Amino acid sequence: MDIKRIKGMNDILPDEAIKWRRIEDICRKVFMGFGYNEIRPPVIEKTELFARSIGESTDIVEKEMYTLTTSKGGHITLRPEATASILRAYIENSLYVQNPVQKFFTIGPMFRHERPQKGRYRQFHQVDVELLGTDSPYADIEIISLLDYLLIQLGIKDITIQINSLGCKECRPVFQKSLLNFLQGVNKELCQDCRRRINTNPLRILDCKVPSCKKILINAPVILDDLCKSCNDHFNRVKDGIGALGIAYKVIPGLVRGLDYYTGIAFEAITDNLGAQNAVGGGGRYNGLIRELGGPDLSGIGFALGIERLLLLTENNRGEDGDVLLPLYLIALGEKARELFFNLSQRLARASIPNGFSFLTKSLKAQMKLADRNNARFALIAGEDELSDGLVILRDMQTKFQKQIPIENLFENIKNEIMEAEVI
RNA sequence: GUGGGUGUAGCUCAGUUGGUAGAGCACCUGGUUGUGGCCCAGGUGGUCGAGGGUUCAAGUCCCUUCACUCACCCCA
Repeated sequence: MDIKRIKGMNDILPDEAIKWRRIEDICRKVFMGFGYNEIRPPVIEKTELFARSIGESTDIVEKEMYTLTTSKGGHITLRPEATASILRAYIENSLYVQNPVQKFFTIGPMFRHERPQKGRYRQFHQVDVELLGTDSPYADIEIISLLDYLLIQLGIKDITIQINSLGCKECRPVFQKSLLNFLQGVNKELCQDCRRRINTNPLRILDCKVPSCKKILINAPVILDDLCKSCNDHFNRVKDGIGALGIAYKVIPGLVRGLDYYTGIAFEAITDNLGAQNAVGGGGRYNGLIRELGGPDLSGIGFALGIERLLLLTENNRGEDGDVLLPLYLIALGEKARELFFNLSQRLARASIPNGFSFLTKSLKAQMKLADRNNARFALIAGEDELSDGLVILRDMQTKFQKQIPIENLFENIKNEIMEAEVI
């Protein structure tokens, strides 16, 4: 085998796909309950969309995007996240005209060219939720409540919801200035990464895990002290609101997001069970972004969950579901019987009766094994003898009881047998 | 981009100071002429990641390279 899958891209094999579908089904159900509608933007967009929304100087845009050049020299990019595309669709289709408040969700693949490791892949999948068109604190409360409830429904334990406020256009610059002042003062004591980050992403330093940095940063200015009145009021109302719903959360003044568009409330769902990664999901408010992308001056808030990470967590927490019972397996010996049974197999399938048919000509014993391995409830057996008698044999794989079924009206006879046994 | 770990059968992995490539599971056949799971017996299956070097002899030692994986970084 000389052609292998691309680094960081995974096959989701049938056994795995069952678990994916379970997660997706639960998400859809919860979203519908909260009044969110599915939207499916394309997975590829003009590069500029991401550059403008995520921010030119973020790691994602600077070095992680899969960007292609079109035949006309334009640049298009496989989406590294979903928010930008959803906002683009909202603006482009004027979805805000009838009612500016729109609630969306989408589920699908995202692409970032990073070095893969546990819980981090180049093609990964996100569940993404956006509540657009309002800056009401109720929106923030609903979004965080939705995140919390979704994780509960998915059966994921040991999650902490962390929240913070990043401030708005008014108060964030004030804070950034005092933070920079502070950082330049302690520059020489910081780790190498942090010294680099002073220029690239100073907020990120607050998140540094190096113990010496942590120690120094205890005295760093805190964004929450610099919030303007409206940001502060908003933050308080959100905290009260989620508290009133009984949602456990922790305020983390150092919590920062990696995308530039976030303003105000930011939050993450954190766990220790993901190897080096700690976030299952995260999100926040982005009040200037719709306008920045050429739309009306409307606000938005949303979050994303990583499906691969959810899967890692559900594997820790619960066992697998049992095998699915296959109602019927068809075992044919000889060409005549195969012809009869293939036809039967197709008719049953078209009547939504799941059944198995061996495409390989194998011995009876081997085919019985296949029936068993497919977890079949019944095996239907036909060979030369049966055909000449105008009969086939129906074997109950559990009780080993066998009975003869006339070939005349075979389809109806089998259908009745299966209905009677209530295996579907 | 930078580190560490690992590459041997379809899968999980043994393989001693260099001396004819192994086990378990899976698969196939038989025990049971045409009846599954359990058991027993037998069998198929390997360019030992790739290339080069040392040696009478290399899975094993040396060099190069590739892949996977974990971590840094970043993020979901």
